[in-house]
Amino acid sequence: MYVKVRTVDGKTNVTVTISKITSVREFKDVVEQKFGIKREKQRLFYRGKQLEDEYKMFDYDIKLNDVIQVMVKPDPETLSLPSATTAETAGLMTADKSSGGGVPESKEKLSCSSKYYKVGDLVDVRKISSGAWFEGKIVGIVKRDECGSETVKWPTLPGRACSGNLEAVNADGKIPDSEVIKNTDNRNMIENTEDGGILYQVVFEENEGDPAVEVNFEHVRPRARHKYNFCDLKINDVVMANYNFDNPQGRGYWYDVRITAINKRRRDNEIIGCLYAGRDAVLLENCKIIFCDDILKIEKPISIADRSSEYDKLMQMETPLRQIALNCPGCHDNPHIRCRECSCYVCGGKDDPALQILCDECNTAYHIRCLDPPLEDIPDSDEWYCPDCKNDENEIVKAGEKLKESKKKAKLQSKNAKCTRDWGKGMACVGRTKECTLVQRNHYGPVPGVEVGTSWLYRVQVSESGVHRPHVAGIHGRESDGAYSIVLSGGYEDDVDNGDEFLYTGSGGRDLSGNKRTADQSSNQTLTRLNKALALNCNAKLNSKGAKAKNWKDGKPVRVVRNYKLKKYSKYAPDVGNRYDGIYKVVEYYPERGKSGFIVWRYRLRRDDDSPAPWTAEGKRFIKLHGLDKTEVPDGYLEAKEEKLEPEEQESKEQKTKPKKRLHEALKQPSSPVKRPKIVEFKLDRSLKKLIEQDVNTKLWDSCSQYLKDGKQTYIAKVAETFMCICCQELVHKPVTTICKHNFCKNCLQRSFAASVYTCPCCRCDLGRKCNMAVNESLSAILHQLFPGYEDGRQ
DNA sequence: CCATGCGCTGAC
DNA sequence: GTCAGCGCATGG
Repeated sequence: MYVKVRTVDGKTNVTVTISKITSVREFKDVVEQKFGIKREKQRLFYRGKQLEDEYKMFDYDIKLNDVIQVMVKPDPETLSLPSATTAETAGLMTADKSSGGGVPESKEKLSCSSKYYKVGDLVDVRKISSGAWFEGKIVGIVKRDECGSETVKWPTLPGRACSGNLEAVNADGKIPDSEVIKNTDNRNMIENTEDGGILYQVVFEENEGDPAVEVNFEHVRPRARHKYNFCDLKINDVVMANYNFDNPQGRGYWYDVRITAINKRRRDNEIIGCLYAGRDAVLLENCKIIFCDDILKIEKPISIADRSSEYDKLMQMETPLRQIALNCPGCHDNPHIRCRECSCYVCGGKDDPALQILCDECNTAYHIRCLDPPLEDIPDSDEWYCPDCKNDENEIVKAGEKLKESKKKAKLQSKNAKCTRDWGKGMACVGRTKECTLVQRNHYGPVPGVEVGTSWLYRVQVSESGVHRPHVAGIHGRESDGAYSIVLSGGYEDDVDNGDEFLYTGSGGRDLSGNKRTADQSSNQTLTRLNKALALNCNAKLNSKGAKAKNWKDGKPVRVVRNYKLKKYSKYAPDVGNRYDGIYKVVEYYPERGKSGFIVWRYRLRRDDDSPAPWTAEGKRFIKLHGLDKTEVPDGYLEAKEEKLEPEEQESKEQKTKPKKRLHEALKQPSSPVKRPKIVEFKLDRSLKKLIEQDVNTKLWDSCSQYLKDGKQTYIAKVAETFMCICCQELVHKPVTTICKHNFCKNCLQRSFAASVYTCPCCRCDLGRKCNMAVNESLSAILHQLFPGYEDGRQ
């Protein structure tokens, strides 16, 4: 097993190979070796828990590719030395607690007073790392050390800056219009030197518990408290606005912006401006500010001598934290995308933030209404744990407490001291790291976006892709329903593979005692469980003696995966890993005496897929064209291999594990330098194009069509996301498009209408008692074409 | 909860 | 090369 180890600042990120039964103590040695951080100075964290020496990785439920954070304990010796220069300190403000950037409990630094600020003043503070302003509070004012007196200069934007001060504010909290224009002092007019010998110790409100940082006068100013009306803004004004240069469509941080253009529109006003951003204060021009209702006035400090008592009060009056980028990797903070990572974990909805509750353990958000059972109100108590964290009260580790044993983990064999083998190491026993949610577990037909010919190194990845979910079993199905997928991997001697048609053997009839997964046939197979499931796919009435399909193509579709181990018996098997070969159908099934002498159930499956079979010339072209010729490996797998092969080991390994080495090489070669699958623009066929043009969801389709150029897989994923019913989280089934242009499953929408309230579950707009519940047939038809197997198995 | 299972790999 | 035997996902 391998995991990622990351410093708290995110700058260093290393993959290391360990075992689930590696102890934290041992792990610290690895960290010491890789990061050069002495073990005594390490603090390791996983999901908010501090890792304690005497426990093992699995005690904390650390899984493949999980991230462990390393924090460096501040060095008691360096603390008493003169502190870092302001430049360094300011630069480290981002969250890098690792370098002891905090303010020491200084005995040597002299407290002093400032001409402009008092302890307790609420201010905005500029982080040099980003150039953006964050809410802070002054907790101390000290004299700068003689030696470390280098300060960080930040360029000033020309223009009408700092257009007023707090005293110019009327009783209603607004600033008189005339003041805005007249008061055009530039910040530069305040002599920085006046407070030049002083450092302000500030704490950031967003992470209150963190140690204070020291900044100089230039990077502090009174807290912004006033919003501009859009109509009052003028070109050349310097204001505070929210911008995200990584993702200009999303929310970002608060910068000083000089307005260079104002575009008034009926809706979606827009401001164009320039700003300095990033550690090196790069001038960014033509920045489109989209949050135009959220433009704040820059406040100018006024000297304490000139402060009124009201001003004093105002300076210490709390303000709600300004909205900033959350930098959610899931949705990139796009407010229109439902996201279970940064929003409600159940429905992904971003609505009603006030009714979302955060788990004190894992920090995941939940709508109180989405909980099972739902909560009426946000609970009064300080602590609340989500269902995942609450599961086992014993596992909640309070401050100062140690990890407790859980029943499940005590049962593990690896826990057993007598256990001679380390099961936590390789890929034999790893769990899934992701789950396919695009389709349900009982989905028939292809998984949208997974092309025929796609291959994966390990079965666990096939499971993650949704193509074949069981880890080990060859048949995935339900006794009462049918089989969804099968894997051919030469595990049963009676299989006969002819490519387009093959004979598959049912499961069972084996003695698996001794915790085995496979064994020789030792009894007759029965038409139960998975064998019954696969029989149900055949277009014929279930018959305990076997049956032939009336129209074999009308049987339920089975996804077929071939494994490299089949190579022993079949020329249609892939060279490595597991390959998805498309849809097959059950032509007939019957019991027969197998090679072992015991009765086995045999199933004849025949290919029924439009994509060319991977072993044909056309199929090979198809695979190349779609960039499927590279076997997918688990996330972080190659990095882990790379990391594992230490230079001196490499040589000896080369001879010892030749086949593996070759496999590793084979997998790596095409990827260096990073070879991405070729992306082929996805072309909609004419009829589909026409249907889409006719559909009322014009805007939604427009937003999807931008992804056509990124290939079929991306486009399909975008469509799936766009037309997901927010109620059931699946592709809309019998879609109804509301007047507000939201789409729901007809059933879900019906169900959402509670007690004569007919509102859109998405935007809450009134749909009226006579809401048109007609199924949007064109949308339904499009989805049928785009998603083969769409609605199969749904009533 | 329990039973099942066409994987995987270190130890021999 | 062979093989014992693990955790995990799934369904019942």
